[in-house]
Amino acid sequence: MPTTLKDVAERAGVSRSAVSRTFTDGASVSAKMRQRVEKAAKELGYSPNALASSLTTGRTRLIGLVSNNFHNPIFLEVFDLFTRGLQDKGLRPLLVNLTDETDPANSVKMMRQYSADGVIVASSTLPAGFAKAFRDAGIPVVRAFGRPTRAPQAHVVGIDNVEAGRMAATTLVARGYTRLGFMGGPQDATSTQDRMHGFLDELARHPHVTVTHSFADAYSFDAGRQEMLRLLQSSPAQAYFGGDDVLSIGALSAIADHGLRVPDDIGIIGLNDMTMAGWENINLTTIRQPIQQIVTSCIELITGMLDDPDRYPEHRIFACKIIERGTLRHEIHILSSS
Amino acid sequence: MPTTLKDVAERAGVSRSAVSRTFTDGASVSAKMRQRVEKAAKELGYSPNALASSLTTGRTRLIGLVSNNFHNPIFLEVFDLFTRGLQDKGLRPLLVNLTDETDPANSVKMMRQYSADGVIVASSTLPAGFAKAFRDAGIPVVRAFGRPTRAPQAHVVGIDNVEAGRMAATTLVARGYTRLGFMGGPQDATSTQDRMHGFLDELARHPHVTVTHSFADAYSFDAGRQEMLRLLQSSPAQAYFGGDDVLSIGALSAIADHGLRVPDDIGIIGLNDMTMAGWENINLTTIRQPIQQIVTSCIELITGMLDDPDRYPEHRIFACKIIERGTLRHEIHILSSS
DNA sequence: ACTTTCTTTGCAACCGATTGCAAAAATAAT
DNA sequence: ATTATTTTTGCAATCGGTTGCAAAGAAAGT
Repeated sequence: MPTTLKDVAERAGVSRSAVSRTFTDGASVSAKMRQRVEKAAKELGYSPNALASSLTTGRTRLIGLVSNNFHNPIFLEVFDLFTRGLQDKGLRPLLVNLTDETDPANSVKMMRQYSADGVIVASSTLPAGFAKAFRDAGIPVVRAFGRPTRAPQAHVVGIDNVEAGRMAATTLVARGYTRLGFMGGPQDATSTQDRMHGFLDELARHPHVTVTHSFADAYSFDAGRQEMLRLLQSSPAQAYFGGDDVLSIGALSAIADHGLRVPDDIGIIGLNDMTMAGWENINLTTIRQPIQQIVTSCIELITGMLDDPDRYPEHRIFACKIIERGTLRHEIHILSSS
Repeated sequence: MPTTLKDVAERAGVSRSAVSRTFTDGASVSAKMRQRVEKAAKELGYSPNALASSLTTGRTRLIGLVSNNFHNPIFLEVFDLFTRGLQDKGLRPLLVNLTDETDPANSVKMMRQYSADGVIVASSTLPAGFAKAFRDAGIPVVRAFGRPTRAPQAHVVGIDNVEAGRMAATTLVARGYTRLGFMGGPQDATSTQDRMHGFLDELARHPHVTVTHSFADAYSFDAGRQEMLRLLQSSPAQAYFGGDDVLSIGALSAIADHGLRVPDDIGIIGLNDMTMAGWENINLTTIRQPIQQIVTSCIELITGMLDDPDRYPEHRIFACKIIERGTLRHEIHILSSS
């Protein structure tokens, strides 16, 4: 059983308050007092019980990190950055796996039980209702990788997926492709909807370009592979914008199996720039989300809310960047129509 | 501010103990009492503060999940399984990223501060000192993916890496390869040491087989790729046992770049069977660790320790299995020496 | 109906800390 | 040296619960 405040107080021959004060900065303690206490504390190997103190201070320094994306490799990176970032600020991530959870109420209850100071909802597929539920429960929340709502109800950090779709479109057009395809993730994922919207919208400005679209069942290798195999049955497009990297890599494998060459026969551009996209035997041209900045922003916002819970909700949207690799041709074809 | 026990007690017109009792199972409460309390609780949206109760019960249901493997994709799977498994038992994982941490004392202090009921050290590269530090601090601990110590000091769950090395050896020998290589991970990782040991030891029983070995700098794609590029400079072996999958996939890319074909020109077998190994455009033959069983066992052991902290430390070692894919030839060559 | 036994309930102390307040000690001002 | 001011310290209440104990109530036994 660990040593408590009282033990230290007794050994140092001082009051319990004195001990408490030496361990809370900004409190009034004389130099000698501090010395005595610190000596006793060291001898006993004392370190204050954060949970007990949370009772009176109302702060646990616990942050719920909730996600349902435990299969997309990009999220390992996300978790890495979040845990490090939070730790650096003296916060502890309480990891919550929402894979089989549909009711926000349960999560709220859980966060309440553990009096989490705040919650970070890191998911591109969870409905906005989750973040909202936390907010309504009075728990500071920031949503990472989500779609901004029209009237900001909670902090949202991420990229503009519509813009990313546009970016994919202009990139493909600039490479001279004229028959394009959008191969999305699940049709009900807002990320897929937005990316498609931006993609199609931009292409509408290029009348000489034709475009088709379809959806894979999930953001997964297999789904991407299946969908691409299907597409390859009948005349496929010259190039595809894949819903995300893992999907695109699945598509790549389908293309290879079909005996076609990338980028000569067919081009593909993904989104995320997850580690594997950079592997030389994958070498996927893709659109990079600035994960590090997104995570940093989230942490900034959540700590901001700890200080001022009534802070106005904010959207922080970052630009993406094309990562040039080997799945898109470089040459610019001269178009007959221009 | 959330409603408390007292609020409920007042609204129900009963004592605080009564409320407490209706929410602790095994406590003596009459049916009508329970009803009244539950009604009031529902009306107020009350749920007990787990942290406050931990003060008296000495149980937080918080489990430290500490790891430093935030770059090996297999660990996303590991985190997924751990979080789900723990949640199912009503435990909450407190994720600790030890990437930049070298001193176990800090982690121990942290776990103490949050009074974690137990700790799971999930890492193949962290020194045994970490687990030991927790144990010495009186915190129940189980080590996943670690090397068993001679006298069990703490629960260890994982595979027998020596045996896995043997398995790789016998597999390669059975395929008729006679010039083999071991391409390990970091030389100081116990997993690499053990795998090599088993591999070489087994091969010693096959005098017609020659073997070389070398090490990559890390369990990473790039390290594997670099090392294989180096090996390809001078006469490479016919087949390699790669330190793990990610390393092996890096090696695969080097081999492809070098214009050699797998498995015709060179064979490779990995270890882990991470998701990407099964991707059709990777298709790595590998040795599978039963991750699910390992995780389940860890959780079983840690919950066991919660009930009986003095339970004898135990090693649970699981067998591995060859996952046949496309990076090893199938034909059995007739050996000149037999 | 009365005692005995068992179950329910409330009181009050406690878990490990923090903090407002007032007394005590140290410093500064006169 | 005395008083006024500031700083340091301890007391005691509190945070949101749990739990041993004894009193009250219900059920069972005779």
